[in-house]
Amino acid sequence: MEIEAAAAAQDMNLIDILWRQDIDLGARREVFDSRQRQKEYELEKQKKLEKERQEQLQKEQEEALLAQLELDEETGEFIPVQPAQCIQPENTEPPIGFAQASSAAFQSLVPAQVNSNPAFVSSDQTPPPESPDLVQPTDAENMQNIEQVWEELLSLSELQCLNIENDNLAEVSTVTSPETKPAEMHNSYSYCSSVPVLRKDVNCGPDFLDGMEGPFSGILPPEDTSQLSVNSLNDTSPSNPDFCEDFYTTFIDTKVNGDAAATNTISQSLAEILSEPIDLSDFALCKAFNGNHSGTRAECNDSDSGISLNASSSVASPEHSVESTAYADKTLGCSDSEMEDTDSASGSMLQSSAGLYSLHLQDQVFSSLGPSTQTSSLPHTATPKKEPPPAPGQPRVPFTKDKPPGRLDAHLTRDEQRARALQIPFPVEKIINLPVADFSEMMSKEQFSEAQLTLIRDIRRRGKNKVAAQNCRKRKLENIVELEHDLSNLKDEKEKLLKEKGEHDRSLHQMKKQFTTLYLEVFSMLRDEDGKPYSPSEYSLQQTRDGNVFLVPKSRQSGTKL
DNA sequence: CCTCCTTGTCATCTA
DNA sequence: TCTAGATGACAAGGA
Repeated sequence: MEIEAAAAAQDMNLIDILWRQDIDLGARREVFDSRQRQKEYELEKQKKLEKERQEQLQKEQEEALLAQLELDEETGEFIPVQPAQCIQPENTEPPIGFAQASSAAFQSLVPAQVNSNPAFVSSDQTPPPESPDLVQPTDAENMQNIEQVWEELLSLSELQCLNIENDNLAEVSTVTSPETKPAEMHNSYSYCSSVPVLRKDVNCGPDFLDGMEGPFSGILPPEDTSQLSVNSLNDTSPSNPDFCEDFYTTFIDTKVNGDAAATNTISQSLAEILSEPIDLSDFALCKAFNGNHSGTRAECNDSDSGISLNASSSVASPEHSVESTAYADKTLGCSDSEMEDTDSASGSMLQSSAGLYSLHLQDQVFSSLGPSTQTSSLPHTATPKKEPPPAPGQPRVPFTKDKPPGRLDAHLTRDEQRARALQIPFPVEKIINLPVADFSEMMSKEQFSEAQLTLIRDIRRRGKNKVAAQNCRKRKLENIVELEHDLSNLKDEKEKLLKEKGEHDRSLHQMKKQFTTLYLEVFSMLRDEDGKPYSPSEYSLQQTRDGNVFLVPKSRQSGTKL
């Protein structure tokens, strides 16, 4: 069993590595996972069962959530009636909800069943190879079943989003105090969607729980969590029945977009959690702590590049998932060029040991803690760790890497999101449209970090260039239209002239005809001394410039002056 | 899946 | 030398 587990772990590592190498190309994980391929057949058989299960789950979710939600008339979103409750919008899609439920439920169940670290939870990974001591001995057969179910879940195409959504889950799981504003839950609502259902104290189908608990207990070995050193969670969870609520509320309302309020809530929650013994290196793995963005140029929250950047987790899958989330979200705080830096950084991270990686993340954690714990005033200066502006010779990474704005801040442009992320106190519109003098005056009123200055300059440059490009294109189109109009006019004129020429030609032909007739008529009336008519072959009539007409012999015609 | 169009962005040149 | 504008080129996303 141990050997099997070790081999499986090695396989999983190789799979992870291969998969991450090609994830940019759109390759799915199962492409590299022979185990999953081998079980396709079994998964097919279980799909039906699983779909039914999902439907049931969704129904339960909706019932439970609708009971706990109230519609915010202002935002049109559902917010929890109580801070501790999770929210779910009506439009939550069942597969995603289920997928997220997997994580959330897993975490929620952890306190009740096993000691486990939520930070390491991820459903986008196949369960880590369990060592015998990690698996409950009596459930060996059940575990196999569970694993099948788990892999089936992962194989479902709709659940592929788990890779991302759970990253977001980890991101959203940023610790947040319950009293944070409930309206801003754009990112987090879906993750909490299924939580109430999955909680044991809520009306949750035992069938579903049976199906879910197993995988989780399998993924999160009950005895193993003591090594995970998130003591605060472990200590709190079993003894405190409200832990789940508190924990889930942390999912709510966490905007990791550099929003000041979010930062504050994060810091508050951090303070709460940090009040207990905790290993930050473990916490750092949680996406919640990629708050280094707050100090750096935060803007790439809409980037999709992070997904593929994720360092190859040489470790267990859940950890990897958290790492992935951390780096997927790392883009939040960096500019485009910094995204590239992030790419390279993560690339180097691939080669770094886990310890170094952990340290690095710790740095991120502390840098993220800095602004929120030290000062909450706006605009806060960037942390010293902020990345320098891109080198002049270094080609800038086009912003086209960015995804369109997500649900959150969907109405904001990318630059607006970046400005918000870096807490630029001026509206983007002003930054762009203000005259130079006013702009300089405005800038002189505030103290900006290098990153903020760079961002503001970029925003102004991009904004102006955007307008210039629009004008340029407009002019180009107008020129084209004008040229086409000119072309049309010229064609018309040409047609008119050709018509005129034809008329003139016809007129000329007519005149020639008349002239010939007249000539012959005059010539035939001429008589010589003998009264005989002149031969047209020997004589011709010629007219001089003064109008006089002479009869000229053709032999002398060449010398005659007309 | 491919093509076309629109738009944002960057690099570069010019005034 | 710096800045703003103009424009070609490229890429992403949508129809």
